[in-house]
Amino acid sequence: MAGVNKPDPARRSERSRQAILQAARELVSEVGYAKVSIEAIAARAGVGKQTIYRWWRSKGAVVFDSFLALSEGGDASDGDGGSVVLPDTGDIEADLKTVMRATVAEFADPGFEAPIRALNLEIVNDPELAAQYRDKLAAPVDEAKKARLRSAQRAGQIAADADLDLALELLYAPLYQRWLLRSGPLTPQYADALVDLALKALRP
Amino acid sequence: MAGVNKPDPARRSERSRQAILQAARELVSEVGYAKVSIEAIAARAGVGKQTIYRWWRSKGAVVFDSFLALSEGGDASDGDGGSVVLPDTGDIEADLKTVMRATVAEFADPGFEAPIRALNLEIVNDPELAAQYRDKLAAPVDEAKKARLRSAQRAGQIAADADLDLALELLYAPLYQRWLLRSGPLTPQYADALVDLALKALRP
Amino acid sequence: MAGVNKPDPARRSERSRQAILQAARELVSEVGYAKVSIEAIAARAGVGKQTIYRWWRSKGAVVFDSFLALSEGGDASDGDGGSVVLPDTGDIEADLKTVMRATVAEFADPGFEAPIRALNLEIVNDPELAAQYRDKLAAPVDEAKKARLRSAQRAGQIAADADLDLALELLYAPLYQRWLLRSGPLTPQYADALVDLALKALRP
Amino acid sequence: MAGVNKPDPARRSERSRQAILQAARELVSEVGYAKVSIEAIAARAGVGKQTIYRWWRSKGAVVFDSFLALSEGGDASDGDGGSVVLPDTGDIEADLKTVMRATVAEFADPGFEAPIRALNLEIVNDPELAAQYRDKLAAPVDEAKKARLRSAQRAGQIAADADLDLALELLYAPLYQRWLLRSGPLTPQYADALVDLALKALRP
DNA sequence: CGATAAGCGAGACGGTACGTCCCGTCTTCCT
DNA sequence: AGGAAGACGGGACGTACCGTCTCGCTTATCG
Repeated sequence: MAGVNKPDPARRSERSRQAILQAARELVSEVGYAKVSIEAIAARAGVGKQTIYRWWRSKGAVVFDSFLALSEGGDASDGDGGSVVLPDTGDIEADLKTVMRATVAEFADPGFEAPIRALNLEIVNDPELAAQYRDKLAAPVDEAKKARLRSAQRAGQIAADADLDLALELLYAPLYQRWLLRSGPLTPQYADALVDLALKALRP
Repeated sequence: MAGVNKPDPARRSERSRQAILQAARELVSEVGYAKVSIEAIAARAGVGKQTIYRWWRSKGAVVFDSFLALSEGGDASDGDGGSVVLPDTGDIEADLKTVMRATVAEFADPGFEAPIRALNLEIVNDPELAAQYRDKLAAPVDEAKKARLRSAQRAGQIAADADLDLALELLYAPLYQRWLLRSGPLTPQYADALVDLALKALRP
Repeated sequence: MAGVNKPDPARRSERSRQAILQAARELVSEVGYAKVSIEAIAARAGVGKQTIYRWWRSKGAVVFDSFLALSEGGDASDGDGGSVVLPDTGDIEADLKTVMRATVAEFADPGFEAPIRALNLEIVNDPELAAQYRDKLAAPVDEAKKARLRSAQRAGQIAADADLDLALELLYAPLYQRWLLRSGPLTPQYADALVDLALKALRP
Repeated sequence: MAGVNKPDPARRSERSRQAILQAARELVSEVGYAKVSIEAIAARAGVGKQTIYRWWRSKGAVVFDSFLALSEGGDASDGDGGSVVLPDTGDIEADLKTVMRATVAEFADPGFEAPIRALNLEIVNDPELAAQYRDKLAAPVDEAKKARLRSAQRAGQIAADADLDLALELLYAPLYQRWLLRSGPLTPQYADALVDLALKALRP
């Protein structure tokens, strides 16, 4: 549990940890990731700077953990949780369009967009954070998506021998790229077109 | 010429400009983008800090321009130039695999990878730089790629009504994403698989 | 002029220098030397910390200079100034007692005592400051005292071949030691006894 | 035994006490008094910080005790001891010169000088330590010196009504001052001159 | 053609934040 | 209960850069 950045010998103050993560979250949404400083996080959390440096490697690690904690806190109560489930109406095309339109909508919401962009930025030049991101945040979602694709395979809507990782990239990478580089409009129509094209490629 | 960021009253010292761009390039490759400071650029270029602030908005703008100047210096002699040409053997599949394998190879070379990653990072949270990037660096290359695809359309290898921008994204975005997020291995086989899949989607 | 701690290339801001010295003086008398921090001086002076570090080696150096400036500012208007003059009634015993009783009184005044004690502390483990102290603060006073003793030599009240430096130490060192180590009461009677004893030693 | 700074309920660990004092001594001579920290002492002694704070008021108190323990350990075996005895050849002048030349030599030895300077520094702004210093370290030595002077009084070499405390100051304060402030050379000749002058003042 | 104003190097300046060192207090767990 | 261990909130350190601001000194244009 929690994004491990340094060894955690249990002597750690949970109260401080929570205060730091909350302060980080608040500050990122108030002033933007770039303008958040460790000093400010410590001050807001009512914590010595050393307490942050003791447990995290960098500002990026703190902010990352603060998001992580949020996503972990948000799921069901059944133990480890985080079991994402996607709609499965039997119609893979319709389901994918639903999901991808939702993603497009998320990217359009500045309240979502800004922190995620910051997170991605941090991930780009910190391989260790990137690994954590994949394992803790991306993996569960990707797994759910692949589960839906597998279901489509069983239904004969997608080639049985398709590489699902690649399929996922085919669907989502264009969207991700447009968003990150702002290289084109992100519309529901775009999402639909993407699904159509990708499904054509994946057809049996 | 060059991504102008501030008004340029011709009184500008070309010698200083070149020194600054070169210093920026050197420093980025020596210590990495994040650790480059405007002070360091000024010092290395033998230039007053003000001279940098006078002509560029930010560190990102300087570094960006330094890359831009490099790419502009490297192309053909015909004026503004930059006319990229891709191979056209008549076999779109073979040609795309050639080009994408080359891209994979570039991404694998740390000497190329590091500065490009820095550039992408800077672009991600500076829309203005992003626009410049698209116009000055990405556009010519994309245009060449689309030209090749158009040629394939004429040859009936690709659907005549295919959206070429989307086609380009389908081909390159997965590769870009894997590279940027380090979310998977970048191999020639991967490039090939991507081409196969994308072409299947684009088939008439 | 001014206690030189670093080279002074004239580009220096006199306004900042004065603000720093004044802030140092105020803080020392408000919270005591030990509790003064460079950070606090900078804040009070409305100055960046770097501006202090640029021109002074240490807190001790700043505080020292702040005292120095005071003593320099306090003397006559004739140029370099600082020409201390002691009473010369022709009676060396009476004159010395007057001067040493005054010194005793100074040491008894907490407003004087505290900063001087701090200054001495700083001097004790900083040979460079000690040298400055001797040259800029002690020397003029000592010179005046020796002038008075020389006058007494001419009047035949003191041996013509007496070592005046040693004579000064004989008179003042006991007083200094009692004050610094608090090893005994500092009274006018003590001053008188000291003068009597020293003069006996110096008699022709 | 030892300069007690806090109540001592006998539950105290002698092993820890010794380790702390030794660590303090070592560190002072290795890095200098100013750079010694309580944390460093605790770490070197293999002791919790609290154990130091429990038994001493301050770094100064620890260091002081560490010196004290050293001087107590060094003297004769008769219990509390510390009975210093000075040479008494019958010639007060010769004896004083011997003793004071020895003091000069001590001050010249950096191995002695540094810790004593540190000790004096600490004493200067801690009246409580100063009192302890006088009682435990200075008093025995001063008593021995006064004993020698008293013997000289009996021999008629020194005025019978001389104030011996003042006499001691007359002899030693100039030396102490020169050493502490580095205000002049400390040579055997200087010691001799001092004795000559002081004896002249003390003559019957 | 000489004044005059801009660009320029240099770098001081008021600031913010960094990451580190210690402070003195505290809590935990062991002996 | 004392002690080893060390986390904690906090204050200050000395450093790196930020972006702005003077300084003199070219230099290149225009009255």
